[in-house]
Amino acid sequence: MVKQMLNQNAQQLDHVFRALADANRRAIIDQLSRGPASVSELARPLGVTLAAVVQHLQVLEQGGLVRSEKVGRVRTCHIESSGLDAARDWLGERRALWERRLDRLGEVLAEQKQEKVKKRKRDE
Amino acid sequence: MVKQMLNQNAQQLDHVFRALADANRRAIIDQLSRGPASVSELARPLGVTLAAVVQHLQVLEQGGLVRSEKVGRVRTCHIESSGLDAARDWLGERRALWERRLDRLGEVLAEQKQEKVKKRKRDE
DNA sequence: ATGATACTTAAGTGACGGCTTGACTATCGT
DNA sequence: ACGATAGTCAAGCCGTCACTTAAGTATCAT
Repeated sequence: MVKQMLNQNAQQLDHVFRALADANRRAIIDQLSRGPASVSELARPLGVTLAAVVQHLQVLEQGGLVRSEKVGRVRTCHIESSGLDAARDWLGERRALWERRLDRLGEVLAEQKQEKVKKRKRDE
Repeated sequence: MVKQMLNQNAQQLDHVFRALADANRRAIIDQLSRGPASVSELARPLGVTLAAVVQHLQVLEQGGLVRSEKVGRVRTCHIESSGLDAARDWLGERRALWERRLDRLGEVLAEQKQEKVKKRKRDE
């Protein structure tokens, strides 16, 4: 059950990071982080087809980075936090582990240094 | 020149996020964030060939997430901060923009509410 | 009702990604 | 010197990706 959770988590992260790994998709997030937009508004600055944008949006929605509703004939898109959170959390966790290790390493080195100092003093 | 910087930045982000978009590569980072390891040590828990790990390492190094030196016949790998920083910074910036917008939206809504209250008071 | 707008869907294409195998090199222990 | 260990390189396989075109559907304005 824990494994199941990890797998789901892993898949979620796959989707998030994959979604972020494309410049056009990041540009879409960029624009949406400044305010909601329709599909055509998103397509205009990118210089690609509407169809391409729709495909990007599918990837972004799967990653939990964007949400959208259609009212009438226009679909309005906006940022979703959950994907960004998942990415940020994962990054933060690894970083914490890694920095804690560097701290411990620093302590060990400092202790070794101290040992040397003591030794030197003893030898004087 | 600004554009050049943006392009380089974009390429860097492409590499970082692409590197993170694979479960095996994230597992490698996971292990390395707990301490340095050789290529074979990284391969063992993954159940893939050494060759595959070497390829993952190339991607990770390109993304600035891992560094490695070879001494004798063993290559020792450890985490690099620059890739993680780039990813974290980008995420943070979009998030800030987006939250600021939500704040402004909140203010606008609050002001509108206030207007209504004033109006009601005036009408009493 | 008709034309224009705003998507949506399906199919195809060329490039790239992750992985393997197999042959090779360099280094270590004895 | 010898076999075992640790990694490297090249080729190939198959699936996925980003994108396009082409043909739809639904909605809006007149």
